[in-house]
Amino acid sequence: MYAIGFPGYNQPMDISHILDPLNKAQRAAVAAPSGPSLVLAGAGSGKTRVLTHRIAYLVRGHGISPHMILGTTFTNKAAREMHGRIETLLQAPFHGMWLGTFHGLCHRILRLHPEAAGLPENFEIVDSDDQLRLIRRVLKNLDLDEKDWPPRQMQWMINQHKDASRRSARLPSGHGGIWEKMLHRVYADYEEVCQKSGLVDFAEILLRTLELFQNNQAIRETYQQRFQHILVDEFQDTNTVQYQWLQVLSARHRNLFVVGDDDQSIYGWRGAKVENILSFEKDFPGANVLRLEQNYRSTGTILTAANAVIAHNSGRLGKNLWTKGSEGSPIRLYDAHTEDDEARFVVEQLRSWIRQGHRRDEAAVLYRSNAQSRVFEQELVRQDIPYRVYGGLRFYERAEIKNALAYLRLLSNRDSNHSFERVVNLPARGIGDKTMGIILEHARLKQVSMWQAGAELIAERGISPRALAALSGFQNLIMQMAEDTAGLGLGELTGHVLKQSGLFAHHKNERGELARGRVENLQELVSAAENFVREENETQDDLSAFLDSAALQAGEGQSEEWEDCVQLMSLHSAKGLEFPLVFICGMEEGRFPNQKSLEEGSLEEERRLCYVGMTRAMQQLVMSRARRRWQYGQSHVNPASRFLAEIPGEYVERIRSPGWDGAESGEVLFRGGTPPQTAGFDGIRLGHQVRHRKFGAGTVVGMEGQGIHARVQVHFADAGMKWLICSYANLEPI
DNA sequence: GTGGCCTCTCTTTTT
DNA sequence: GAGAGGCCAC
Repeated sequence: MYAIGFPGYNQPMDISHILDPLNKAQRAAVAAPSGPSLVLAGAGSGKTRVLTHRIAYLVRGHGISPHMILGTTFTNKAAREMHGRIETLLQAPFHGMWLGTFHGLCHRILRLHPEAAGLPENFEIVDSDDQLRLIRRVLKNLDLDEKDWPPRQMQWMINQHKDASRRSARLPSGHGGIWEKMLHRVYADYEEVCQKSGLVDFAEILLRTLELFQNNQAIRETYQQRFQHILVDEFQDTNTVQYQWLQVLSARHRNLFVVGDDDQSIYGWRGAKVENILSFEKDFPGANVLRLEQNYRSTGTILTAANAVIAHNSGRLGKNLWTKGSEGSPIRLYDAHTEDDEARFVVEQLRSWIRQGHRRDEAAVLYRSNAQSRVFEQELVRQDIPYRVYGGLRFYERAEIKNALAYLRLLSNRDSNHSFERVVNLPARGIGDKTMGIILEHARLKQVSMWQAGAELIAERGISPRALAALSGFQNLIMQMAEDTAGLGLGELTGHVLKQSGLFAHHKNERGELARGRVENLQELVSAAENFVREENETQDDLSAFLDSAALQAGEGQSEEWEDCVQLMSLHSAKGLEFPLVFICGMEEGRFPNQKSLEEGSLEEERRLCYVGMTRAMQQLVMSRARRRWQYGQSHVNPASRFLAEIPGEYVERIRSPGWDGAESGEVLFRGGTPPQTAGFDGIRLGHQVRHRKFGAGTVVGMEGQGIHARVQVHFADAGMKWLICSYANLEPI
């Protein structure tokens, strides 16, 4: 039994249930003395466990008030889970600790001190979609062609600067060509637009808070004083601003406890710096450095294979994961012809796994890019196996949801220009580019919001009668809505706004499969509003709090309850999760490692991603590659991923696909616009003369397969011998 | 002002 | 192949 005496009013408490279940290394971390600590925690070594137990230990063992603890996690979901685990451990409700994402916590601080941070009280969070829109506007105002100045690159550039805490005003000027000068101009103009309209993007939330701390001694000291203990999860994925923020915040008590794994750093492309781990010891001299190397998740085989792959990276801090567990079965490697073949194999394996009595949600299919989910979905539907796809279109990023939120935002803040722009003509009410141009110009000249500009234009009859009627109709609608919904609860309010705005009717009248989903999403938004629970100590009204929360958790928001489904997700989203059975698909050069990553020199990050994927598996790991795969409407033949070759052969059981493979490396097959039908195949016989859009006339000399994958071999007079997907769009009998 | 066609692009993703 | 944005005709 461990009992710790400490000064003060609290009684020493029995904390054996907090320390006893831990191994030696974990216990050393949890009970680490005060001061800076760096815990290097390998995959499956009980990282989250250490964090939750450390918090419980501080509270129970040292009588630290939860109010004095701050913890950061990578996602909102992780924060919720951690909170739940702490409550279980303490066997009591747990309140007062600041636990959330960097963005969530910084946002909270900005809401408490908007003025000191140089923001209007009703500042608004813009997501990356809105940010892109704003950048487009800036480019247009600067008369820059989007072809020469791709908005996405501009966005990337701006966020890159902000993540590294570089303001446009502080960028080095002088040297650098016209291109660089213009980049700085775009950044500066963008900053100005945001500042003027009270808009704050994600990177800004962090940078603003850091600057608030740097520039305001009183506020800085309040928080430095308050947070006696700061704990950080996924430290390898913090960016420069986040690390600086942590350094400032922990300066007084120096109790910064960070947990991370340099081998699992997979967010370098969005500003994360693994180097933060390396510099921790330098920045915090005398830091307590601990290693967790015992893995409790995977079989010996999986672990050895993953270790072998990651060993190909240089510049690691180095650690060696080991397990007391069994060797387990070898890693299965399937060599598929095509992505359909790959999907069939995976789903077949899933079926037999389920037949053995396993739960479906114990299995996950992982891939490098979300687009790859399609084939698996098709096959799962065909075989009638329930599944769930993570990622892709996020709930709060869907257009219909953002439209609804824009109406809600206008109720709470008429002067929200970007909400005004978004829905002033949705559903269509006759306010087009022309009228919008007049409103924008008026707003610019008079330095007022677009709503205000509209009102003034109506009053002075500054627009055509038709536009005037439409615009005042819109303004009356919003004011009427505000009146009708006064005093209603969030859920009712949302439902009312959806009806009265005409959004419900608008989407109901749309035809097609997609439209039905939109109506469902809107209904889901109503229930999300109904179930919305605000955080403690919020200063805002319900509606504003709801809108902020929507912006800050674009990811989830949909009902969490999914019964027993096979899990499909990207390798990135799999971080932090574990499954008894894991498939990693699309193990091909160009796909994984991804071509763009290779060009950008981030092969090592791809390898870490592979390591993350492999270490998700507890009992069985299956990897697959397809020799031929459709990419952007063309069929490509790709060599196997180099990562497969990095796994020692003795841990691998190769499974070869039966059947035909006529492709040669590098060969490209063309397919036309319409999906190929058997009809096209039926129409063509051996010896037929055919014409191809690109290759001209030729003779059919071979045939293979049927249905979608029917192929013919054609000898073209000009282009020589080709294997082609048989589609009448490309290939016609002559 | 609206709707339909054409062209272009196409990682990863949470906030 | 698929979606998004731009351009042009009603």
